[in-house]
Amino acid sequence: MSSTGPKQAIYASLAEVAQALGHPHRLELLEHLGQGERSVEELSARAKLTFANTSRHLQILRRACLVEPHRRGKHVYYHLAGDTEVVMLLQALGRVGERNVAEISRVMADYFRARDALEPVSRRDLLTRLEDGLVTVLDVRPQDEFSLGHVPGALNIPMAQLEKRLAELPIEREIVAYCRGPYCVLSFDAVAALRAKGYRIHRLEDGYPEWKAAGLPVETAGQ
Amino acid sequence: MSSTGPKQAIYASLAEVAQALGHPHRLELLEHLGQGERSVEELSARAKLTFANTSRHLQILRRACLVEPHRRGKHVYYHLAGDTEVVMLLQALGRVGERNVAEISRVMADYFRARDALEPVSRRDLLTRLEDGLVTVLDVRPQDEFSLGHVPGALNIPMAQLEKRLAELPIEREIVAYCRGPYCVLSFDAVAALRAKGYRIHRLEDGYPEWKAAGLPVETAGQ
DNA sequence: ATCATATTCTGCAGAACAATTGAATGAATA
DNA sequence: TATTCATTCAATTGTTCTGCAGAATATGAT
Repeated sequence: MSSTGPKQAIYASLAEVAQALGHPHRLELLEHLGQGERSVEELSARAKLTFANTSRHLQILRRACLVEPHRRGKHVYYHLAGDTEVVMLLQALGRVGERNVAEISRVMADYFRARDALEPVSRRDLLTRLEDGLVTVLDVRPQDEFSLGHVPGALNIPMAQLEKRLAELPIEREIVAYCRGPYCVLSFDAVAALRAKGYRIHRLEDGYPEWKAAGLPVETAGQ
Repeated sequence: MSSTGPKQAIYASLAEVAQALGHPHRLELLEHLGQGERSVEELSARAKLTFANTSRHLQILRRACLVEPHRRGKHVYYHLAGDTEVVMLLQALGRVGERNVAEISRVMADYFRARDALEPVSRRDLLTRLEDGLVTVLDVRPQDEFSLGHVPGALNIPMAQLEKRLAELPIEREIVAYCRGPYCVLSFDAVAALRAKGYRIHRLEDGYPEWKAAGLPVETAGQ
């Protein structure tokens, strides 16, 4: 009654992958891993989970072949297994959610749309405007995430320092801000804060992982 | 500790959607629903599940906003909620699985590749070859699924009748066969059977739902 | 309106599985 | 060896799957 054919075997495996996505904590872990590799310690701090629990969730993601560990020094670093496909899977999940789940549209409207009334800038748009040098790209993620990879030429001002470092942002140029992904609040908050100060600023659709997964050029500064 | 912000609320909802995908039976139900709407009765017969169990699983899919019911006559028909996005989500899931999960590659190699050594024909390829009239398209799904929608101009010979109806297939023309999707065995078996008889036949990548989700033209014959 | 019928949904119960934490164990370095 | 980081274990609690039986709902005929 179980394996009537190859289809059942494949669906059993795919179900395991899907089930690994089926927990909010794991989705958040994947969001963080989308920025680049992270140790268990770093992940547990960022996701505000206990150490043991983080490890357990990572095991589940690992068994589902969504992430892979590799040891370096004392730490075990995890990264997305084939990040393009995984990021695209998460994007597809988000699209279904945004289209079908009323709760999600509601939250998006309540929280996000209030801070950025206008449509986000598409990746394609940003790319052409970048080539023409007409726009300042602002990366509001923490500096360590920035250094793991970012949009070429982007200026990194972590959200926490934004108020103090306004001088670095030319008010006469248009700004496009981005952060971790479609559900990360950083770039929404940046747009709200800078709009209030008179900047012409828009949000990039999604975030850095999706930019990279789309095959667009990235830059790695840190090391 | 739960809703520290809008992100948590969204990930909670998305996790519910993902979890609904996290069971082999539900993936199979979605495969069938990808062909078009079906009643609970039809679905339970096709998926070989008990009635009650099918109903249960459909509830879960419904709560996750992946399917929607509507009543017509005595039956409750279910269909994919926004079929394009859902089919694309399943495609993305499949891509991750095929790339990352060894078990899936193994089954694909063992069972599927053995029956169709060559690469499948891409949708784009088939579309141009269709326009030039250079190819016969063969739909090997059951007739009722065919009548719910199919590739324009396709010839429907259900797998069960293939041996008897060989006369309808011109041996001198190239044939492209398709069925329900990437994990449906029908078109693989058709390729194996017809290759053995000297036909030049290839498989279309994926199946009908993916063709439709790609925005390509479809035809509805039945009624 | 009411009844009989066909179809679908829900409650129950048992088994199996998943999430969480703290404690114990393992692995790698200094 | 001691230290640091990660995994696994033990135990608790909660959730999911499944079949069965019975309840709910809609239809169509009376």
